[in-house]
Amino acid sequence: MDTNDLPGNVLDPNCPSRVVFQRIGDKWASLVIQVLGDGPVRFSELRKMVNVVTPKVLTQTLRALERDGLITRTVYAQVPPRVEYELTALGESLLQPLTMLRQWAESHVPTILEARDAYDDAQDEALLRSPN
Amino acid sequence: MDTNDLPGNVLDPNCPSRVVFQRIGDKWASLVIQVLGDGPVRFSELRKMVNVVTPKVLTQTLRALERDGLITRTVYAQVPPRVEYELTALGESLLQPLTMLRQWAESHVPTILEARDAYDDAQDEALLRSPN
DNA sequence: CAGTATCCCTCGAGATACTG
DNA sequence: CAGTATCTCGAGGGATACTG
Repeated sequence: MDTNDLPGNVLDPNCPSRVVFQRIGDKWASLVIQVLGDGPVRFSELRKMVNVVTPKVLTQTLRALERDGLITRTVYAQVPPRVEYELTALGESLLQPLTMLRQWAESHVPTILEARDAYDDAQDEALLRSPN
Repeated sequence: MDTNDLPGNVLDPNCPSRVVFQRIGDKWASLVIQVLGDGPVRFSELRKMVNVVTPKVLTQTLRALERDGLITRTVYAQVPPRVEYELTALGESLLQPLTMLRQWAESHVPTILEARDAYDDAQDEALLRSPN
């Protein structure tokens, strides 16, 4: 890694800081993190809360988060098996920026949706004027 | 939109607030936004700064951002053509949470990288102990 | 319960070439 | 200069079925 620490390196798609953005954009990862923000959750609970994700995909997501040191996986030796996932300190520290983002989202999404409608309408109109 | 405004709706993958997370995670969108944070930029400049993205992909990205009302596209009628992209007020307001995220990333990515190494090493070791 | 093992299949990024 | 038009290819998400 020979990239310097200037803010400019965010422009490099290979900059390691991109991994964070990738996780945020991941379909399930950010959801899982938010859920775990309230405390440890079991695999099957997670599946339900996060709205019927397939076990394979959920496992992939959880493994990735565990690998990044954002969550821990604890197996309780008992039958039936019981596995709990929990945020690490690192994971919890991500909660803050995540919340900020969510707040921005909640307050601005209506505007975005309006912008989309307006854009799409303008598109349609343009099509009507110059039919191909 | 019949979803309530409880924080819990973030768990719904169809929740509109997800569009924000998608943009953040988009390979180029967040980069473009950060670049435009310093002022209007032309298409070709954008291409260079963002590290040789193909014109098709850059166009897609820009159109999406424009549709969401995050940037504007201004065509100057002259030869050769000149098109500038610029953040809207909405787009600028996104700069703040984006910066927070970037700061988190810059200060925690080393930890994440270490966690990955540790995880991968543990995996390798486990493989050695129980060869398939 | 908490996964793993397969197969499928779409979608998005990239390469390449062409145009107003 | 600022795009558009095709094609390809691989990764990731999902469905389904099976296991310790």
